Amino acid sequence: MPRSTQTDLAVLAALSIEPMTGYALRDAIRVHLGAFWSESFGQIYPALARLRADGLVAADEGDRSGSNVHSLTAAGRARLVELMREPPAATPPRNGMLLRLFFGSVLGAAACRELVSDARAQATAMLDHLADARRATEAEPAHLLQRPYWLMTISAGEHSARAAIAWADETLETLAKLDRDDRLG
Amino acid sequence: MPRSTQTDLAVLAALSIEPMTGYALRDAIRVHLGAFWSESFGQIYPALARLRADGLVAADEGDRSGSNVHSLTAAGRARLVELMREPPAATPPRNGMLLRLFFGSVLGAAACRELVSDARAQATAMLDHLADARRATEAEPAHLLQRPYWLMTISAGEHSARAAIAWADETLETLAKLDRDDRLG
DNA sequence: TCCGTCATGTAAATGGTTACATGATTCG
DNA sequence: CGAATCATGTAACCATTTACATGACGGA
Repeated sequence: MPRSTQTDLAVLAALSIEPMTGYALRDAIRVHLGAFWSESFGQIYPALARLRADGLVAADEGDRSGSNVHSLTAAGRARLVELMREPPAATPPRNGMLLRLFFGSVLGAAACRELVSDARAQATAMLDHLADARRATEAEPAHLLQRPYWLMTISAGEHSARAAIAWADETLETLAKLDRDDRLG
Repeated sequence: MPRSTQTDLAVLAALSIEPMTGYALRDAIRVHLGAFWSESFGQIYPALARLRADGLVAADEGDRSGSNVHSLTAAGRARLVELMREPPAATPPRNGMLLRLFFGSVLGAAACRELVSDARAQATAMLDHLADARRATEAEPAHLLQRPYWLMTISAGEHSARAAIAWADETLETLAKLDRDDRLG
């Protein structure tokens, strides 16, 4: 039985916006936090069971039989604040694209171009997705407490994606030159 | 006994530059790939044992008694190319700072400023580290096959860090305004 | 009726870190 | 000699994904 404070934080925080079933929780995390967070069912359901047992969330029957709509209890809200105050745990970096590019001489410039242009495509897709998210968030009422924070995280994604695109363009040029050199010998 | 092709790739790739002990391998990964990759002893030693058993690396006695200097075999080099060609596995995102900022209304603007300015400090530290790495890499002989690829990964880090700083500055201003609003009403 | 979606959960395998145990070598 | 570093490895734990099993409900 896993005991991840990281997952607890994400679950409690999401439930602080709105009571939800485990299924809806996963969907909400995927849609709204997908750019910087993820949770799987295998994490969410055991986490909900644990939080329920600890009295941090309460489960009400939903409209469908067997569905449990979870909401924060007072203790859950206190625990949420406590977890929020903890410094974010630094996850060890693992970027397979950069690892391969670092050892790019093994593959050659042509294969590396594909690697980088794939990364560029991912960044533009992310930018598109963020544009939608920004429109949707800006359509929310201005007095909504969460709105400015949501926009900040969207902006983080935009800065990051634009940087990735700029880097990819610069790098693709360098690789094009290397590729010509490869071919000429 | 874990069987991570990711770790295998990193280990084989590092050994393709230079034969090393497990200890030196971890150090080399930390120093040279630290901005986008990490491996712990608990991964490296079992991986080396496995690769040795599969005939992908060979172990020679080092100068110290009990130390094993590992080098790639021909089969190991073939395996390296094979792993390099595999598309990089996308690691699910987990950014604790952005998670907390998304739910920033729970903490309030003041606490969020600390979160963001910590992130800014990390980015400037990264930029400093990358400046050193760039100097060292540019000092390598220009004909060194790996040099341009190393510079590309350094540039990726620089773009990413500069974007993080620009975002942090923009966000700190927004948070300062929110903080004033919090205090006034 | 049958399919897609909503919904809950479990089991197994994987991936990974951390802490520990052990000992050689080097340098002050 | 004692401390720091080099070096190898294991064991325990934690986190996480994937695949699977199960079933209700709504609509074509």
